[in-house]
Amino acid sequence: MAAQKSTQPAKPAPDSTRRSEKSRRAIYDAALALVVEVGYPKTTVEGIAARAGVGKQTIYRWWSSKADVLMEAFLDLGEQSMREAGPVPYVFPDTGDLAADVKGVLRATVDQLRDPRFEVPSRALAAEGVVNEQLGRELVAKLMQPSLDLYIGRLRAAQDAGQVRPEIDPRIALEFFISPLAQRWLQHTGPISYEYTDTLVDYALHGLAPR
Amino acid sequence: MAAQKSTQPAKPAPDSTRRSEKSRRAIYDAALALVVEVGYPKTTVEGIAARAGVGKQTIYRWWSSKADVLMEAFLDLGEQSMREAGPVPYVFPDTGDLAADVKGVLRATVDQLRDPRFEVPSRALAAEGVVNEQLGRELVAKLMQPSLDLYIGRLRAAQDAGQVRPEIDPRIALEFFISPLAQRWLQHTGPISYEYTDTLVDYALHGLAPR
Amino acid sequence: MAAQKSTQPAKPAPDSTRRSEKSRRAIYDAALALVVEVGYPKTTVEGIAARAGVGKQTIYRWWSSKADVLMEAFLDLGEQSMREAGPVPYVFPDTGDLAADVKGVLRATVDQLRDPRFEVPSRALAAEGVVNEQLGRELVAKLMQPSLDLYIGRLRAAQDAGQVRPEIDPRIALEFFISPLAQRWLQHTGPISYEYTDTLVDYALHGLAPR
Amino acid sequence: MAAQKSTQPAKPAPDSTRRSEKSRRAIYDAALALVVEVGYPKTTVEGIAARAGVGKQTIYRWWSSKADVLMEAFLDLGEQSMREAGPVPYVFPDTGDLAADVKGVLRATVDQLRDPRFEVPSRALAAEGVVNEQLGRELVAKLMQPSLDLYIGRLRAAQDAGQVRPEIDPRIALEFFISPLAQRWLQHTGPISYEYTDTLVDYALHGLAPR
DNA sequence: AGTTAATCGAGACGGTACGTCACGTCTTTGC
DNA sequence: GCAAAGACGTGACGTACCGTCTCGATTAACT
Repeated sequence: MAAQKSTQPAKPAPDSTRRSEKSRRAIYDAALALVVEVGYPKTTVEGIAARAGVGKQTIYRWWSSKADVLMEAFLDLGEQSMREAGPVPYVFPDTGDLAADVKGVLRATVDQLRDPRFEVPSRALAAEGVVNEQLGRELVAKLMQPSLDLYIGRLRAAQDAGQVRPEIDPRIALEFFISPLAQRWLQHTGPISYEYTDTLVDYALHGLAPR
Repeated sequence: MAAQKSTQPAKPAPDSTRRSEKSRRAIYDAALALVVEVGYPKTTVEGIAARAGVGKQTIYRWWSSKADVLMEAFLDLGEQSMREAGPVPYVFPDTGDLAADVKGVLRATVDQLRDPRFEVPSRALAAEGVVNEQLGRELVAKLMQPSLDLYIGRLRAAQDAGQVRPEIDPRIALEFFISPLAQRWLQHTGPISYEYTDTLVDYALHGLAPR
Repeated sequence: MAAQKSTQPAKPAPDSTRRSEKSRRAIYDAALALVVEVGYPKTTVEGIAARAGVGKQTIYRWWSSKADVLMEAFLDLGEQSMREAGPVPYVFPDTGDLAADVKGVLRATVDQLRDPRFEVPSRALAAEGVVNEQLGRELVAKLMQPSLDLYIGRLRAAQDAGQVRPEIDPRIALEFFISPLAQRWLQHTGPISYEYTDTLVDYALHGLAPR
Repeated sequence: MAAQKSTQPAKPAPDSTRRSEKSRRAIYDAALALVVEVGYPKTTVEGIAARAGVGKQTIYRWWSSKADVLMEAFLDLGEQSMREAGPVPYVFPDTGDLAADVKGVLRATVDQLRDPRFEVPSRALAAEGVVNEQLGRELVAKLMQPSLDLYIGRLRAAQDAGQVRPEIDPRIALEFFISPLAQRWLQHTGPISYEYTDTLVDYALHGLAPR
């Protein structure tokens, strides 16, 4: 086999086994708190470091930018609340009634979009992702894709049950539920309510159902 | 009615009649060019001023922020290209075939989303609008609403022609065409193509049409 | 006449006519005070800026380093105290008695070397000059040379009066008065006192006088 | 009297019997090399450790500062070259001709002051000693005093031989030879040459000799 | 020879200061 | 009399070293 000499002679790459778990936690907490309190643009690396009681270099050693820190912090927050939520958290309900199931999930999403603990950081990350494609793709892959896959699974089940036309591509169909809500939220193009998401589901399923 | 002198004792309020048209143009051009060339975050007020051959104060006198400058510049760009486009710019095609009409408009939108002259500044503004609600609302009102109204008009006409169920709310229905595309573009959640927008229209209209 | 286009395309070179005199004074004062209070190594550009109520950039705009600031500050201090001292401050006494004249001047020098207002900054500058040849030469030229010239003048007068052998080079002879004192002071090689400098003069003049 | 174990409860005081000789050598070499290559201010403890292939703590365990390391390294360099020089290193020539003897020694000093292997580190140490009195005194005691004592010895011999007036204090007289040269070198106040030191000796001895 | 304890290379850590960049305000100068 | 030019106080950037603090892995002295 060929030699596997390292390929980046520039920076020595820190030794992650020696990493301070305490500092990481403190940095996550500080970053999330600051974003919520003062907003993303006024959140600075210096501020995070100071609040976390940590040297700036400790941040730059492990992350490349403010956005990077915040993304990991947010991901960690998600994992944390999931761990708290119990052992079988993430499945899409399947009662047989597609409309009701989707409406339920969307209502939960609406709740989350309104919780400032989630709203402010997600908004900040989403904004960053709009402009920074690499970070945007990471966000999608790590934060959104898991949920989207659940939608796809549920829609496939509905197709098997004959409730959705078989020629429909579930990866596109799910956008009818998610994208309008996402856009209203992201761009403030309209109010967000249970009534609205329910309507969305009704209109959309009408088009997906067999005639 | 009497004169309506505004009453701001704080700042002398610049006299807009004396404003230099040449400077304004130069600032617009510089702002757009810089955003396209180096990206929004690296575009600075100082850079715009230098490139426009203008004092910084001349920018701060008339605009409140980098985002503000860029928004006006972008609006101006829109008006300009519309003026160039000739005397009949702002109507939604109505050939009687709703699907074809919408597909055509969406294909034009796809083209625009891919033109870097438009893409980079719009992305920058959209990102800013995600985080800055006030600017976001302004963006929607000034840049998006006119187009949305055209969709609404066309959908109403389709309802009158019996091609769309009368109980459908056109302001929600239009989101089935626009939001999935918008989200794919904004969040890089998927590829954008004529085929994609065509499929969107087909799926959506299936749900809107009377049974 | 030939064109006189600027030759440094790199940095725009600040406009010294717009320079803030108040800031300069504040910076000089802060630099000298800090050096005396906390010593040269613990004096930082940041500290000077903070104490002077000035932005760091204002320092870096006009000086290239901490040592540079301190040198100008010290020079300014010298000019200032000279201006205060009256209109004809800087002449070497010439009573006809060379030994007495030189002893008097050296005693004044001893006094100055012990005044902390002068001692700490001069020591710092001297140290810097030992290692940084360019700054060292500047120091010698601006701070020491004027005094040395006065010695040379007095020695020449003594030669004319037949008190010093004519073949003696005054530029070397003066080092017998100055260098031992300088070295004792700089390198802490011995105590400094009037008695010491008097002895120096006696020994040295013995060698300079005609037989 | 009883044992005189020092009482420092704070630090366990490293056990010098276990000290790694190899590391010490490597640190000396690295320190001297770096000072010559990049100059004293750009020489860092981190750099010395890296170049010596040694942990930073190994430096801080045995030395208190960069200057401290450099001083020991330089002292060691001196001892080393003396050991190489053979068994009769440390005597002042005494041919009976005081002028010739002193001129010879000063010429050797001039040579040394120009050898970069010595010049750069000595300059750095001298500069440090100017500002840091404690280190300055150490330097004088360890590096200069031995040589000075030799001068004193030679001058005493000259007094015994009637070549120097008996009331002259040799500790002051020697400064006429050494200080002017030292100052020229330290402060770049003038060129250094054999001719110069020869002149110095001539002028000075003229003053020291009996009439 | 095996045990034990200190030193060793390594480098992450909380900090401080660096020198640079851009901010938004304020002042001077020239057209 | 406005606007270009740009100096100013401010504050964050990302980097370099500081001196301290763990980590195994030697390594040398003492059972």
